[in-house]
Amino acid sequence: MAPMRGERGGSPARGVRASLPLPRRLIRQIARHVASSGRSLRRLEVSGRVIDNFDDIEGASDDSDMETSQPAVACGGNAGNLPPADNDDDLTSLSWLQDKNLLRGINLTKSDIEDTKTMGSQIILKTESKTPPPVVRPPSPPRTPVKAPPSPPAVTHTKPPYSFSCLIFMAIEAAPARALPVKEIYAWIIKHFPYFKHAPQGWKNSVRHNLSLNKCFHKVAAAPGLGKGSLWTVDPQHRASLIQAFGRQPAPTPAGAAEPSGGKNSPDPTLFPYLARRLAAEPGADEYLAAATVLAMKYGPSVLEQLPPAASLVISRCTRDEHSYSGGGGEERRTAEALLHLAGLPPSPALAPS
DNA sequence: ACACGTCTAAACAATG
DNA sequence: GCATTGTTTAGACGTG
Repeated sequence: MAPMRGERGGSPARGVRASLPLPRRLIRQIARHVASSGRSLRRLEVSGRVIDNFDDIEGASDDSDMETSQPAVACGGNAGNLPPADNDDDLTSLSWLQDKNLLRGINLTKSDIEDTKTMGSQIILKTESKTPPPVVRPPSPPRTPVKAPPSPPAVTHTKPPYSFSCLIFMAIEAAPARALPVKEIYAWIIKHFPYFKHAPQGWKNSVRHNLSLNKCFHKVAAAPGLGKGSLWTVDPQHRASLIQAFGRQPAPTPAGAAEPSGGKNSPDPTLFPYLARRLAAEPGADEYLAAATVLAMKYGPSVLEQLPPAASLVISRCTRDEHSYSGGGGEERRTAEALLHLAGLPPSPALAPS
């Protein structure tokens, strides 16, 4: 993974008190959308960073905005003093979101990353509406001030509250081919849960133990050139149980909705949008669904109840075009839509694909 | 108390 | 021979 961009080499936008982990153009899109809904956006928080002066942002020039290949805004605060983020050491769920293209274009500073490790990623829109939109927040930790120092490593490398079978499941499901060799499963887990980078070696044994013992996972013929070992996949017939394990609650199965007569195990898309969409192979929703999964992982599955039903989501429907990372505006639109959804706001017609 | 799921550790065989 | 992968067994722990 390329080093995080945005740590150096720019100047903060005038009047913006906090560093901007978001492209200003995106912020303006959100602000305009909120305004169009009769509210006024006064405060935006991403991972604890507060952006509260939208008048200045509104007055900024579009041309100075972030291009997909360049950081739009140099991050201020303590970010400028931080060394460049290295590779896997700094990967967190937010990094994954960037990988998944949801937050692509959003510059995360190292302190952003650190914040997410301790308090979870927060994407919060505050408006002046008397009935503020639902806010996705981690359950307990106190707000981190903008200039909060990096979190202590002891907190950043806590063991994730997910069983190995869940971790393996997510790793495999995250793979394009839904199949991974053991080594790649290790890598995925380490990448997204840095705790395991320095965890005692036994966890790999546990992973293999799980793969072998758990009937949910099946070995398939090794790909040519793979070397030693096989590819591991999730048994479709056991997905439901894995989903239940993931959610720590039984997947609701409305009458006639879910069951295998049609050969499809369809988890409730409201509770498990990522898995639901993945299983349904619906194109184009990976970005939001990845975000939803991350939210569920960070805050627990109950957070998904705060999100709109997956069926109502309008993220992207055109896979090829929208997965082009260099495409003009598609990323930001997706990001904007996803953020709006995460903030409980309806999708903006202005953001809809033309 | 019991069953169950999970985690951890260990031993061992097979393989590259 | 070594490291990795895969299998199996055993014990401990937490939960319902």
